[in-house]
Amino acid sequence: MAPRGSYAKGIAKREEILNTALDIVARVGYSRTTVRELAQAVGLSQPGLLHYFGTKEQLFIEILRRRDQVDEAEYSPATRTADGPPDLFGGVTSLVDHNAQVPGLVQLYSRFSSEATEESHPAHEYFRDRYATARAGGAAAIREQQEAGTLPASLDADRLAVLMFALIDGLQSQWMYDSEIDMADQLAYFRALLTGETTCAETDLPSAGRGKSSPKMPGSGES
Amino acid sequence: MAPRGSYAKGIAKREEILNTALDIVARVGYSRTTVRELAQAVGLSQPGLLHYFGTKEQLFIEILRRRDQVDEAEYSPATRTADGPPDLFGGVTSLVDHNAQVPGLVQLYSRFSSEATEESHPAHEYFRDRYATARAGGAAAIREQQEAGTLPASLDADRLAVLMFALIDGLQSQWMYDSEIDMADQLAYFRALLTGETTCAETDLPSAGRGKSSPKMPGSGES
DNA sequence: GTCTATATATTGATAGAC
DNA sequence: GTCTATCAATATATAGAC
Repeated sequence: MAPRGSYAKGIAKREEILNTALDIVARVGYSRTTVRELAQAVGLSQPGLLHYFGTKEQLFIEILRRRDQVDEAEYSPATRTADGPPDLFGGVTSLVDHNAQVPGLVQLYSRFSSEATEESHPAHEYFRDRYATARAGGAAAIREQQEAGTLPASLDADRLAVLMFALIDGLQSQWMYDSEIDMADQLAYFRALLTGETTCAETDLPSAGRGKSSPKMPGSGES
Repeated sequence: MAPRGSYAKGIAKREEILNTALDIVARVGYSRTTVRELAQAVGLSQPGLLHYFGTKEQLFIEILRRRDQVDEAEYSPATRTADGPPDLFGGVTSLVDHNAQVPGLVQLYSRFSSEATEESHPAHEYFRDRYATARAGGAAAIREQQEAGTLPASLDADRLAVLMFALIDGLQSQWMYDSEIDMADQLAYFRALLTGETTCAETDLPSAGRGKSSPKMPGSGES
């Protein structure tokens, strides 16, 4: 169990590499992050680094896994040490707020996931599983909240989980092209829709209370 | 106005190239589509094709523009020749149904848009504008529907437009990893949430009517 | 485990003839 | 407008020494 000698050193070096890589990618993004650069940052040659991960793709999969690990500990309501019901929207909102601080990681995720779309891509399975796990965890959290009464029982947990993660991905895409997009605000609005805060009992009142333009909604003035 | 001689031929060739490219990409996706391949498909050499577009990026921007053009004519409720109010959800639903038939184009869009995230990328502006235009058009359609009474007046058109297009992008991401994801079904559910079909007046009924698992929701059985 | 050096492979871009 | 031929620019992957 307690790794000894050079084995422990290898583990430690791996850790160092992943942590450093996370920092670098968060800043400079995926496009400009080459294996060579990451190697340099931890005092290794390019083949020296690849020694630990085999290929570039494996390296980046590990970087993403590490990120998941860190984020999950911080933001996943579904996994936290249970005392009350989870808070899916709270967790997701802190997550997107955090992500807005690490644009490079958002880009890495976006680029890598779109590349790994191809079934032959080494990271394909990683993303497939990640989505499935996220949906399952999200749906479970929703059900718990429904039982606890913090979300309407009428909601379809499975469908809502799909919508939820679709929304996160999609908001990030728009945000990358326009940082004025307020992801947390949008999620809050989505949440409000779910709990029927403004929807009920006015379904066909034509044009009442219009002209209230929402804050932080850019890009409405184009052709 | 009426182009004559070799100029007309050039235009025609461009058309042919774009149409053929659309077909090919729809089938094989972006990753495996090289300029050389597209050239071959229209009986040109690689430099011969690039003669029309300059660079690979410009070529793909044009391919996407052409796609937009075709899709807009077919599916955009905001642009159709007005007789009644638009039907945003209807249009968007037919669009995602159509997209499910052309996986390669969905992949092209996804990959290219994640690459063009970088501000220096030649396609950056294209995507930025596209998002902005889509949001503006979506919001306008929503307002029209609100005035016509086909959507609740209480909805925030600007925010809803952001959510709408985020949802489309995000659903496609998930769909690319799991074709069991039913994008149209998810959109229908989202729409139902908006009109308060199942939400109102039961916000804190704890665990009533559970266990109704939704159809076509894969990936709920994982760790 | 780590390095140096090099192979390899794409594939987009360019020069210049026809 | 279109071709042939060639260049060039990356980076990743690998061989083999230490």
